[in-house]
Amino acid sequence: MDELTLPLEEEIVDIADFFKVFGDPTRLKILFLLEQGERGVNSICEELGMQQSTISQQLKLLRARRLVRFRKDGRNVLYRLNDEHIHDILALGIEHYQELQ
Amino acid sequence: MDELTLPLEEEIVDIADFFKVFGDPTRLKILFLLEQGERGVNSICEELGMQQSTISQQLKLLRARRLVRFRKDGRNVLYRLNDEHIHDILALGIEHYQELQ
DNA sequence: GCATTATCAGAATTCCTTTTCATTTATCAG
DNA sequence: CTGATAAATGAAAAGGAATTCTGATAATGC
Repeated sequence: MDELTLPLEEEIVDIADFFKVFGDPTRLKILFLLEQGERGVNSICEELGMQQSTISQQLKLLRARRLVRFRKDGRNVLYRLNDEHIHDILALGIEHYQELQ
Repeated sequence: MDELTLPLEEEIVDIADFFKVFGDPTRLKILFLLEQGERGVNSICEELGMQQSTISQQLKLLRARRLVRFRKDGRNVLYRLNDEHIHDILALGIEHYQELQ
């Protein structure tokens, strides 16, 4: 095992991009909302009091990074967390926050 | 248990700030370097080919968020990861990266 | 036709990173 | 004590990137 080799520059950038997704309050709010269960876009906008265009943009990013999945229900598009993996990371964040209090 | 309540605005911002630390390539490189063991500031600068002022600034941030610890050895200041917790998060990042390949 | 969502463009704002330069402190060697 | 090295810190500047909003358009389903 060669755990002593550093990740490559390209890998580093990708991993940084992954963590960056969790580094924005709006996206975190969406993720925490989705931890409660499936939600439509409209519902998210209302809950957070933000523009539909803004939320859709962030959802696109969350989709691209595979943090959320969606399914269509008539005119609505329902989003949810992609897997338990995402839940784990959010839990680590909360855990760290509580340790520092 | 009321897992259904969202974290407060202030908590959200703090948690986002925590993840944001991992969202920068330079800081990630430093953290991966320190996973290999203790390192002095000079050694980090040389390995990454960056200014001492730049590295010190990022180390200050990493210290403030409790991601690293340091001890003095003569004229040198040796840094290392704060705890296994940090290692776990880095591992999750790598894991997620590999899943997407 | 109406509602929902995605997307795009432009603009404003804000934030971040890095560099340079300078200063300060601490430590070591002689 | 003096000179040299290591590191922290601060200010200022440049450049880039990210977020949000507004407004417009497109696609789809009812």
